[in-house]
Amino acid sequence: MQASPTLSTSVECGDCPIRHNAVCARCDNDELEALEKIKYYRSFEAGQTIVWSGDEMDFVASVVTGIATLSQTMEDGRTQMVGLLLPSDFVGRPGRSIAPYDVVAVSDMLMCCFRRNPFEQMMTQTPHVAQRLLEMTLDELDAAREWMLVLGRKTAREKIASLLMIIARRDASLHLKEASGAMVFDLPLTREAMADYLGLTLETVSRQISALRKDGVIELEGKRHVTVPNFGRLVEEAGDDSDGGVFA
Amino acid sequence: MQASPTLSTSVECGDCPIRHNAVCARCDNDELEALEKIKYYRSFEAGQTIVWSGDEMDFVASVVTGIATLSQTMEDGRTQMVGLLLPSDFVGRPGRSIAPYDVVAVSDMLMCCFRRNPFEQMMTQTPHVAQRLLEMTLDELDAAREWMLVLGRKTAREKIASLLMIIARRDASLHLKEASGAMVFDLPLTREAMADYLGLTLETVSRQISALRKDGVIELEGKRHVTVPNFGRLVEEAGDDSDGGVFA
DNA sequence: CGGGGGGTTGATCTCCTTCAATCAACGTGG
DNA sequence: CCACGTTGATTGAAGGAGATCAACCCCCCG
Repeated sequence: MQASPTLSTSVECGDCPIRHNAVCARCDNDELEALEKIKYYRSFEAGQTIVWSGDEMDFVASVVTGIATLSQTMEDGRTQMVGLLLPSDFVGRPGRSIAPYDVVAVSDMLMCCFRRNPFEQMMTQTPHVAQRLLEMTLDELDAAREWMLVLGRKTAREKIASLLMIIARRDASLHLKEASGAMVFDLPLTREAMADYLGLTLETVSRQISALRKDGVIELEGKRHVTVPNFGRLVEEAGDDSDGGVFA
Repeated sequence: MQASPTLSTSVECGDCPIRHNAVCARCDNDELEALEKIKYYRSFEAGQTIVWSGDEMDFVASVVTGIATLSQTMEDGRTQMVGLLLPSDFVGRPGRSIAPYDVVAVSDMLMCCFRRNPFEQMMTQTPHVAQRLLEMTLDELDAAREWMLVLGRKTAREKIASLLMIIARRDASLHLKEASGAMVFDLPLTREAMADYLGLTLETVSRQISALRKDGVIELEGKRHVTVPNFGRLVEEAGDDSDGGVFA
């Protein structure tokens, strides 16, 4: 039961959908050829755990298609999501083989993997890989710090609005649209996953989504399909009106 | 009124207290010489804001001595600290000149600064700087994600214990001692700064510290001097007993 | 002596959690 | 094809952890 029949092991890097965003984005043709030699594809089904926290991880990888979550769990079961992995995002850390987080596939996924040793050698030899990885890591750090404000200081309603905002922005950039005016997208996460991301209970998530709907900030079709009639309004609700929503 | 009379502008990198931990840690002598040429020192007084969020920042820097905080503030005044800068930590991001956070000196500080352009050139030429920066950034990312669990899922009491644990560990490693058994250290932060770090109010911080004292988890001498009679107990209180505190 | 910054403690309130019932959609096997 | 279990979601009622508002203390410094 394969998650994806497109798993064919011989995708050309040149045709890769994440060619210009992933860790290989800056590579020239020679470097790409070297990467071609050590890469291999793996697919995962929705719901499958890709890596368990504490496990040995003998590869690093880029997300080609699909979505995964990065999360930490305490002994008593409390869970906090610490990252959302989307196409082009990188998994694993050069120089460390023990995974610090659980990585779980939210949807069916295709990943472009590199065995640890060859990849670490490439890191020292081809500066473009290391440069791009630094850039991506700095972006991740900014995102994590942004999220610390959400977790530490925002109300439940603001948290939900913040999450919707991020998903909407991300979806817009994926479809090369502007993040403003009216927007439509699907929620990739269950209420429980949202709760784990936001540091809330799933009941509170459900209640606040209902409240935002009643207040006309969003419209729902089914449980997952969201319409935001006025993106500026959503930004205000998130407490992020530093830009005043001028262009929204 | 200088914060530090040791501001003398001609400290040799070879004698620098952070020589083997900062962004220059991996540099060989030639590289160090190049850095010597573009570095300059600046000192800041306790309480002074080093950089305002949104401001142009024409330099990057390493903390040589002292402590600073990295924080975000919402329009209504809610503040979340997103990082604590200790000696050897790096400030600023290559490739971005607008500061995303406020940087505030908690104690008197000495910083080793590099103008943006020369430093960015070095980054492309000397792989050891870029390599070390990647390593440090990955560590920061781990710390930020660790903190997301604290902010999102821990109780006030666990949050305080987590903070004390981190400060104790950090102090131990600074004095090359083991983080176990009985430990003594000073709190570098006010109750308010702790609250901003933990996503709490200063009143809750005060109450929980009192509670931990009453329960014998910590002892206080004055407001800032802390004794932890049993580090393992503190780790349990933080909810982090994954290691069971075996050696504590 | 007055004042202010940092800290503690008390009383009250409120937002979110907890526990629980209910529902819709879906698949599965008799 | 319908009864049944399951999974994800919504909603209600009750309780509690932490916020808010406020008084007061300690200590240093001008």
